[in-house]
Amino acid sequence: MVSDEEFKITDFNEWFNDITQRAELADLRYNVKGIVVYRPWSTFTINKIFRLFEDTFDETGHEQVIMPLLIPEENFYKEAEHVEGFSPEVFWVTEHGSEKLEQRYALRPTSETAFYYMFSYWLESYRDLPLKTYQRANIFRYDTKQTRPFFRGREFYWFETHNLFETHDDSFAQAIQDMHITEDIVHLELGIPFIFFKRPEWDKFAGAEDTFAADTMLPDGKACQVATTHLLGQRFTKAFNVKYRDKDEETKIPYGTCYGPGITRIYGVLISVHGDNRGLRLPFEVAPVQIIIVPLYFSGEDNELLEKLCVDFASDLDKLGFRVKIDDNREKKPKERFSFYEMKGVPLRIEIGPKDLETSQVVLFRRDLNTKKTVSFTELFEEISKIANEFTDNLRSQADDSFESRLSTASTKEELRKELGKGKLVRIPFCSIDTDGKDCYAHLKAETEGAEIRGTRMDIEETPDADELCIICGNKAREYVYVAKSC
RNA sequence: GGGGCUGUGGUGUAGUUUGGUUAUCAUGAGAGCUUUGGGAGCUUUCGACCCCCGUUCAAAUCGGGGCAGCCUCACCA
Repeated sequence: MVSDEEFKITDFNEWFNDITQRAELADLRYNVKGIVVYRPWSTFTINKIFRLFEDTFDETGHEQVIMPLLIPEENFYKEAEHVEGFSPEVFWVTEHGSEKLEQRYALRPTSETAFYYMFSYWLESYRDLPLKTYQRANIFRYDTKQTRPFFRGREFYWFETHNLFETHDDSFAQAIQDMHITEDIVHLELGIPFIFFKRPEWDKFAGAEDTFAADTMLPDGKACQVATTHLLGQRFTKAFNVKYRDKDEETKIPYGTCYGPGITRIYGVLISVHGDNRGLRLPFEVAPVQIIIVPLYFSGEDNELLEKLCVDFASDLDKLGFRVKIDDNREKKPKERFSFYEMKGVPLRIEIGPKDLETSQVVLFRRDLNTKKTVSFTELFEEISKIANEFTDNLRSQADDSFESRLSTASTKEELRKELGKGKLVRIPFCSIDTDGKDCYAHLKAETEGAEIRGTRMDIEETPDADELCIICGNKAREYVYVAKSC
């Protein structure tokens, strides 16, 4: 039998499609292409992720708002690059009843054109700055034929923050804060490793001056973008006539940023990065059920005592703040119940049978290490608290190791192709991520079966030596860029 | 947007080539009994040919169109 890691590399698609159905995460039977129903097991965790972001945004001084889903056509057309970038994938509302609307409405593919329209009313004085807002939203994009639950839907969920600042430097500081927010939640809380890249000129958000994006690696060796933060400069503020009176009584135009962590996609990455051959492994804090108690019945034994013990344990654990459930289904053999909760990603399992009553102990199974341990009644809660504390750390460090092992370097095209073939995120010396590097990018893409230049690292400074050359054109390499296929 | 494959109970499937009886098997769900330390057994009940149009005495089966899923190329913050 192949190892878990091998299984997911060779058959990641199959693994993902299968777990989506078996664990009842998303229901694909809804009859609109690219749009799925999120079932309770995934919805619970997705909501937890929503709350992690909401709590953090509240701490960082963002105010939550709820913007309309519909965006009038005239708003949408105000920023030229934005229109060009998004037009092909916009859903339009064109009718009411059997009548045609006088003006079409877009189902938001992103909400700059809703926020900035309102910002022009809301912003009056320098005293209003910085203006930091966010919303939790569903987004509609008719962007591809190849849809996939969680990763690429025609409707998906995200947060978008929209912020205004007096200076460009202030706006850049916000982008840096966005990167820290991403680190705190996506990496530390959810155990998903990533690198923030500055995207090349040709791969920026439509309407942005700079785009910084967090990429993680999926088990099949594809890079997957989980969050982006953009410097919008004054493009949208100018297009929407957003201005304020400064201290010096001059009318000035603020600088905008926006940040968009894709929540449904983060969930997809979460299950993909941590999952193994048995199924899901969910971080302790976001698991719908954290502890499952499985009583093992015996005929002729005193099952009443056993049941009472399970209920007592559950009640005590509940008081300690754990999400705990008892599976007292007598129709199912233990093996079936065990593997079911392992497949669902429940972090901890307590097995109690008649023998344990005599010895005052239980068997405790932990999903981060897939190991069992016998624990006495008296030490049980202490042991559970200990595992609860280190559970997500273990998932994270396993994911970090896997991510590290995917980083690679290449100094020739041949090496690059070889490393990409192994599913790596490959660093190469490259001439430029400005417009003048675009031809090299086109060549690189053509010669690597569609690999993408993800950009230059934001987390560390790294510059090629003076004599290093772009592996495509042979001119001086000004940057180290990272290359991978895209999910 | 292009190419390929597919669509049968809730799920997975047989049957489709060569049109013809009451549509196969497993799983699931409901009722009952027995079981339970890593995917139990028996009895019984429920439940399906993706949609529309066409060909035909007759369509799950053949033809056209639509919708949906999977794979792939292109596109894509």
